[in-house]
Amino acid sequence: MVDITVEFNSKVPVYIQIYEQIKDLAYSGKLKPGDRVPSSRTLAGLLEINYHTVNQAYQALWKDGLLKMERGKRYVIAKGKTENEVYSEIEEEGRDMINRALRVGLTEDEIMNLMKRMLKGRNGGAGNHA
Amino acid sequence: MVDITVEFNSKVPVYIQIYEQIKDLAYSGKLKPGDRVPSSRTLAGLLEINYHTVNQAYQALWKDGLLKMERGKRYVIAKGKTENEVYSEIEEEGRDMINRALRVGLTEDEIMNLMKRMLKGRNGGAGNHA
DNA sequence: TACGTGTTCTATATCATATAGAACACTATT
DNA sequence: AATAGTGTTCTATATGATATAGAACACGTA
Repeated sequence: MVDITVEFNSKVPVYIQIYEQIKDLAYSGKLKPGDRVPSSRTLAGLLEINYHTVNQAYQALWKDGLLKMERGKRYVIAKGKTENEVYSEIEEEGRDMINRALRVGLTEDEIMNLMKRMLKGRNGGAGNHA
Repeated sequence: MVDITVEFNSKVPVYIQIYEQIKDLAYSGKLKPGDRVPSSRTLAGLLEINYHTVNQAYQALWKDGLLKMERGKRYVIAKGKTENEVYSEIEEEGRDMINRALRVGLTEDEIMNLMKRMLKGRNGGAGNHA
């Protein structure tokens, strides 16, 4: 159905994990405008969490304009965001890292090399999957 | 004395902000092994926070081996970490960003360009300063 | 001695997170 | 028409992290 994973050990709240992954699914085009997301009770069952938690993620996405709905119907992907919006979000996430690296004394070249190195070897994690 | 700033609006807990900044001061060499950090009551007064909060940061740093102390004396910088250790910490911070960028569909080249762009225009923030 | 340390203790308050169950109005399906 | 599945709202509880607060203690230093 959808490709969502939650990591209970993570410091990131479960509802934020769902929130971000659905956002990414929409950004990447794996979920297109008009696609229905799983009902809160369904997804909650698959992930073995409470449906209120799923709803918390959905309402945050609705607040962002990424999900829309009509009474009694399911949540639906509202729109894909523009490239620029995606970039600015990624930027926001990366800025802390860059600031810290500079604060520690790394040069711009060292940071770029670090990025290259990071882009090579990557790994994944385990968790509840739906 | 030391260059520490706390941002109350931030989602990052105050004691974590202090923790990270002292770590960075040690990594960058602005604080060298043997240097004394401000007493918890002193720094708390400057930042206008509770001294227990400062102590929380210091104890976390002590747990990491970055601060050492002898009974009745002040906390002292224990050691500068190796380059590799610094890198691995920065890596850990940056990995989330990269994973997300890839999940959204950005290519490696696009990510590298984004990094270059981020390294050009940067800004700072306001907050209590000591 | 007096002061400043870090430490420990108890206490309180707030907020975020997460779960839980019930009831409701609405839609879609049968 | 009846049933099942929606999201929504309500109250409730539990836990953990965060932050503040004040007191007392042992120790080192001036």
